[in-house]
Amino acid sequence: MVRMSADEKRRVILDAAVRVFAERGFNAARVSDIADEAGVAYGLMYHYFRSKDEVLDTLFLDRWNVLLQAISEVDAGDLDPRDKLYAITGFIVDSYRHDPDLMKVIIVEVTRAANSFGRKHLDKIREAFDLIADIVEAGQQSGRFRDHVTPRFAAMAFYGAIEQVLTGWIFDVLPQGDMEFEQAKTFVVETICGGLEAPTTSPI
Amino acid sequence: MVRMSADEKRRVILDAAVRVFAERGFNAARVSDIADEAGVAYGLMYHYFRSKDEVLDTLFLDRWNVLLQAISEVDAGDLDPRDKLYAITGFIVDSYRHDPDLMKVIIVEVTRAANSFGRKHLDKIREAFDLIADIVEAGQQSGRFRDHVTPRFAAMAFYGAIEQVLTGWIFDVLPQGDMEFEQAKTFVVETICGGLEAPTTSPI
Amino acid sequence: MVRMSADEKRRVILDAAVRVFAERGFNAARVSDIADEAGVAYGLMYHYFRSKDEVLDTLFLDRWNVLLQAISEVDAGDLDPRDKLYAITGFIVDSYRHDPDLMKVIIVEVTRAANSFGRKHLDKIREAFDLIADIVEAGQQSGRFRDHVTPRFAAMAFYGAIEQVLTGWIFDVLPQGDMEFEQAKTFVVETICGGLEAPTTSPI
Amino acid sequence: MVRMSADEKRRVILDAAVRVFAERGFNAARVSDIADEAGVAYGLMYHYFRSKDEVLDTLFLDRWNVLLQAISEVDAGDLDPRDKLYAITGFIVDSYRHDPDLMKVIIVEVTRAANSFGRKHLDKIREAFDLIADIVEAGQQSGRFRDHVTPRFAAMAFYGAIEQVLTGWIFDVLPQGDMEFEQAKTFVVETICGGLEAPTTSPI
DNA sequence: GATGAATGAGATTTCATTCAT
DNA sequence: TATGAATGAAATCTCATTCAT
Repeated sequence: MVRMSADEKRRVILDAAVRVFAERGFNAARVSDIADEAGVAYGLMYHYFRSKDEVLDTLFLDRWNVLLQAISEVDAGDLDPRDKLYAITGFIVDSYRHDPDLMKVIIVEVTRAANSFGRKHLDKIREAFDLIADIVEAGQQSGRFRDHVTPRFAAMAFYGAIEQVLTGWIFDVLPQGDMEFEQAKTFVVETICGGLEAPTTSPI
Repeated sequence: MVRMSADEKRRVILDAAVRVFAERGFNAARVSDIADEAGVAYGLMYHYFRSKDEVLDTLFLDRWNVLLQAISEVDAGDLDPRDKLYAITGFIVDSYRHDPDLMKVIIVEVTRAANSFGRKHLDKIREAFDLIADIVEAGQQSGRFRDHVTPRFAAMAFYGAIEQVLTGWIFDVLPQGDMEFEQAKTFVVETICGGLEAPTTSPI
Repeated sequence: MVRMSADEKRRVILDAAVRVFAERGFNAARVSDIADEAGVAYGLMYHYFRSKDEVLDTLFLDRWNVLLQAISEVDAGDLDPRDKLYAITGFIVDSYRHDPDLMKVIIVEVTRAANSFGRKHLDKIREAFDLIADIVEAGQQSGRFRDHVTPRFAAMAFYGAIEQVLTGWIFDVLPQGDMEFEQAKTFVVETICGGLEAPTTSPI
Repeated sequence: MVRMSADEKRRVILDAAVRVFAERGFNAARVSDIADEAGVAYGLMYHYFRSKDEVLDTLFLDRWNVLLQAISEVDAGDLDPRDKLYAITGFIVDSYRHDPDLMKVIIVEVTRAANSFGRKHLDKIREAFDLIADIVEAGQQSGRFRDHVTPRFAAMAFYGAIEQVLTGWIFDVLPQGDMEFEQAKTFVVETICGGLEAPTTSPI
């Protein structure tokens, strides 16, 4: 057995928790499942985490902060609003591609769990909406986006579309693969920015 | 106490369950909470339902079948595809307006609960996506919709946008009220069909 | 539906209870099972019996009193002790042949249930042993039986042998059929009275 | 409190279960009774056993395998058939003398419980009958035993006699004590092998 | 008598958390 | 750190019995 630093052991437990939560869901997952999956002793989890909740909190916050950071950076850049939304979509899709279990856990067990962790982390989740809304608002002010919907509303629709696509993958309702992932980025942005409708050819 | 038929008593229990599930979430809700809320004895719930699960299954299926019926009818009509999507959005939003607790339970505890009831009812949920995808596909074939995204994909984005808006209301992240509900219908369809972007003025 | 007298209805319930108790055992049998099997309303059982226990008590006592009566009559007769034991064995075996379910219930749920109904009806059960012991004792006094074992002890061995044979049928460990039933009567008495051993031929 | 190995703790729980099952019967015994009797926490029982059933299964199988082993050894020896039966009787009686509660539980809750554990362990129980039947059969072939009854039948009668004697002690219908135990061994074998009857003096 | 809805005590089982070593 | 035995508070579900009609 290779010796591990405390941080590495912590990491091993978190990674095991991701797999277990993804497989069984947070509620059905037992602490012993995580310990077994991590190959550590039952009680050891409690040296690194105060509770089972804290494990999920940690998983969520670590990843969500990265997401917020990414969105902030996109926000600060000077791309077109459509390209900013594309960059955000790309980041989220690539997050899923890179670690689907982790994204599944975060979405299913936190951002969509309105009665438990979702409510607990609501402010954190809302930060993302706010940043996206800022992008939309800036787009409207620059004239690139129409102002027929409120920025906050548009942000929800945009984020909802992405999350549902990820849910489609998680549920195996949508096909997955490198091509599909790339397509999804374009599709989401095309749908939300360009709209489904064909431009009406003006008469004359 | 007014005499009740068996169906009415069943209804009383279902209604109480909606309130309890909405308030505490399915997992945290105890059967005794439901019985208390309904004002009936503990065991009576098991006279009408085989298990706590069956209560949620019943709530979901009853409502979801109504939704499927509504979408089917819209589908069968001869409205413009945009108007069909508007009608569906309207139906869902009005469902929420009419009984927010029930819609909260259905969305939070079933359609978004990928590891428990969501998986169990996946086929039923997918039916809705399929019907919506049919509308998109018909729109594409008639030339009203562009075919830059697959119908299935568009259906997911559209449904995700609606669900996220409802989630916004559930989370109290978006303002609620009659005006907001009506606006939401327009906004969702505007966003998905018309797109966020301003039409680029073609040079000359 | 044919009208029934109260006694007939009572009988219907008792008969149904026999089948249910035989099939599932007293503990696993639900009152509703009995009502269903009898084709009567759930609560009706409580018009005829004070409790589920009382149903089994009734089944046992009715039958056991018949058995005690039969043994008493045999006892009072002037047969050989071996023939008396044969008559008793015959009565019990024929009871099983006539209504195996009832005998199964009485043996399995009462006479062998030392921690529940067996203890409750111990005195009644003991009466049978006493009567049998009387026969053995009389046999010993008349010189027909050796007095190498106490009458009480012999009675237990005799009754135990019969009950185990019935258990063999109940468990399907011994073959059943008219021939087997008749054989069993002889076998039990042969074994207990004659013994398994061949008589040692005295030298000279 | 003295430290205990896992096996010792397991033993403590099993021993407590024996006392509780003997006292109240398996059905009436609550898991909490066992825990209290063992002086351990409620949940610990579930650390060592999967269920309440498994506790009884364990008690039965452990002891019954010892019995089967003992019978097998007797079987393999070259004693007279009568002496073999005596040895088996002796083993069972001594088992009762050594741990009456355990034997009570095994007999009352398993071997005589045709609708629950008896059926479950029927094959195991039957093994004992088969081994005994083998002894009888060998006795018949050697001419020591008459062949007026089938070996299987004789085995049932023999075992039934023993079990009923034990039941007599359990029910307190037969007197107990070292002398009675020794007597019982002789009595059972005398009764089954020698028979109750006095040899008929052949008329010149 | 007849019905079956209503009651609620109780039992098993689970499992997060603690803790002694 | 590391271990896994020990704890005990729930929670679900069952079902005998009662009772209003």
